Amino acid sequence: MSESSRPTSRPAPRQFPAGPAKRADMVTIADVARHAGVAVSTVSYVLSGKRAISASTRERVLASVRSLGYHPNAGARALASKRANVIALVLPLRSGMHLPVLMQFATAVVTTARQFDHDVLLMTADEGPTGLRRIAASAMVDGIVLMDVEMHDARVPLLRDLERPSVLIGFPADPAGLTCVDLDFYRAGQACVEHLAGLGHRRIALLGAPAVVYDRDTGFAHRTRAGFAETAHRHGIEATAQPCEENLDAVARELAGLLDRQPDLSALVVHNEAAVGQVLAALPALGRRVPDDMSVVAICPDEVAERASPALTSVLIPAEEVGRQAVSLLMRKLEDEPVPEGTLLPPRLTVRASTAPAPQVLHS
Amino acid sequence: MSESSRPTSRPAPRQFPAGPAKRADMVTIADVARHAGVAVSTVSYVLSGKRAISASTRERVLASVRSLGYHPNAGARALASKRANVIALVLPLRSGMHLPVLMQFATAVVTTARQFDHDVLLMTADEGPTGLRRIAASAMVDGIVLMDVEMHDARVPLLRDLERPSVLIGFPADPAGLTCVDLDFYRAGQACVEHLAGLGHRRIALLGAPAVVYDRDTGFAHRTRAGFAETAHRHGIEATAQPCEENLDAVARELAGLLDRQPDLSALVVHNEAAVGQVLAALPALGRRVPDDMSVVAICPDEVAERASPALTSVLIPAEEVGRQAVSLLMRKLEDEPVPEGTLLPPRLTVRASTAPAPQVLHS
DNA sequence: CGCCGGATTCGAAGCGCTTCGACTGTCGCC
DNA sequence: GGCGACAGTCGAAGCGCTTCGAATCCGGCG
Repeated sequence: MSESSRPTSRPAPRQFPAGPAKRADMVTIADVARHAGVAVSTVSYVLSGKRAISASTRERVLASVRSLGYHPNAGARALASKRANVIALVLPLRSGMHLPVLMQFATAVVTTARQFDHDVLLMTADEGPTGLRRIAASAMVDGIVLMDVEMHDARVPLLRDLERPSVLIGFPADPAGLTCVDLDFYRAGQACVEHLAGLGHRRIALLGAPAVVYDRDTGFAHRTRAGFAETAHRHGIEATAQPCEENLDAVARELAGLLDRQPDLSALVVHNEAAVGQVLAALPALGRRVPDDMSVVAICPDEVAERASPALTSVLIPAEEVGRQAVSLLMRKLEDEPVPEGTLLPPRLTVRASTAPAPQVLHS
Repeated sequence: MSESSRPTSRPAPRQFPAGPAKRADMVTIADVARHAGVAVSTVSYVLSGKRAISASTRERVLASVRSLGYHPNAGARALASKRANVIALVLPLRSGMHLPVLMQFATAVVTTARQFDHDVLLMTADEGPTGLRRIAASAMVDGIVLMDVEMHDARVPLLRDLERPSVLIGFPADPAGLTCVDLDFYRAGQACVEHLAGLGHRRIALLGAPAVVYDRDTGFAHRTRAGFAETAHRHGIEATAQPCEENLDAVARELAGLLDRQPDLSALVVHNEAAVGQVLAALPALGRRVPDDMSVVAICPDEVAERASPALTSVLIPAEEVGRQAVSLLMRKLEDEPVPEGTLLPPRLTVRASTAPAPQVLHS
């Protein structure tokens, strides 16, 4: 009934080379060649453009391709050409990176890859180095994009001698011989501080990722903190940095403690998407209005910043841009073109409603 | 040293068809066969288990596989066996579905697929039916998991006669001949209302997805609303339902209007992850405390419910479970086993701190 | 008028793997 | 003691595509 009409009941034990009882819609290059009255190789050349074919033949072949609805068999193509036209995207499975950013990033990778006529194989980091070796050795993918690289990542040495090009999102401790892309988190931290310095703030604090992320030696967290601390120091600003959990109670407690120790704290840099909302929710209860009593700069995607209330001055995390860059770099490596080892995207700070000049303090 | 003993330094430009200068680490099944002193086919049978092989031979072959670090070439395997061992996952690119849920879902799909020895090809919906046809016809994937199916989805008819099995997340208007999985949103709406009815609420409202999602004829939104409305009616509860935008101002405006028209409204069902936080933020400003003056039930992932303040009574969106189910069903279809056409996962309502008995109203 | 070169196109050899039929011993049994 | 049965194993034929060298057809030139 609703069942499709494929040749049922065992495809007649194909005698010799006999009709391979192929599923109805399997059009092969041979079918196209026959239909167009040319050799198989001619069709191949028309499709790949690797040899000159006369305009008239080309048109005829393309017409046949269209009318038969031909799509090259990916496996055969990969086998013969040693190119799968697929790249792997390895996503972290752990917490710490924030899901929406990951997702944005993933879609950017897919979209960009498609523009280069490649597909994307999705992997999760939980397969570890084994998984990488598997897909690389099986020639399933031509290259690899790896997210959430840690400073001392077990996969990094493997990538170095794997026979497939790769691009990392994030910088390991020793990026030599690898291609890495990321937002320049050092400068992101710096930009936040400079904005606050410009507004006259003299004592600020950084609320970062949960402690576990720092413990894991995650590059971006450390680099932001370094940019924050060093820039503050250069400006002669008092600055403290601390990890930050993501539920409201913990955030409220942290903030209370902080304000208790440093009553003249007048600005916060929040580098934690999930905690941003909680920080904004907790401050009023502690008697600090944003931005009058307390300025807040976030490092987070624009939507988060815009949805918050008040809208947050922020450095955005350019997930899409990073994804595009990563794929472009990988494609160039696949073409054996040289690429820079490190690409740091400059941060862009957008001023919104959550920052204001430092309040006039009287004491001291 | 630790390096295996393969013929190093460029595999001797094999005379005739000239060495494609194959990348050094390409171990083939022939290498394994030679190393183990058996025929190629024997290796294949050891690996696939499709024919009996003596224990001694098997061990020898497996030892060779390990010592050479052999991984079958995916393209060759796919070509010969007509099975790619890859499934496609088609994610929506549009707004409306919420990113974290998508991501959770995607990782569940990948993880489950790996358990069945399959990989996952990631596609975005923006390629539309064309993309589906492409990957299906190119034999790149064996089956397809499709998210965010709309009631009248252009891809649905295509899927019906594509020669590849598929599983849909969500139900189109006419699911005949297809395999669909989803949370039972009708019953989810129902469960929320019943919980509130049990607490004595007599006038409730549903805040749903943004209007655009309803306009798009998205099944889950409509079904939740139906479950909500019909159950309320059965209980003799006054109920209104309306779409809900996701930024704070719009939410505040909506709520203000709602409370203005229905001052005795005592409970909200919020079926919109992104708006949940905004609703909670807006209510106090309107003079309603949660849960004393206003109960709130959400339909959202558990983390969102738990992170909110107060923690929200909620029906969770079981993204992982749905992902697992979808893949399991697809695998069964790949084995030509019969599967149910529709699988509706029962909702589970978790009571937290955001719901309380209805306040005693005096008027009327 | 025959030969050469450029522009096109064809044929065939694989790519690495699965699978089918056939071959080789071994053993049980009449 | 010979034969069928059967467990194991092997060889070879593709799977559909790319790519390389060779063949073909032309016009032009010496």
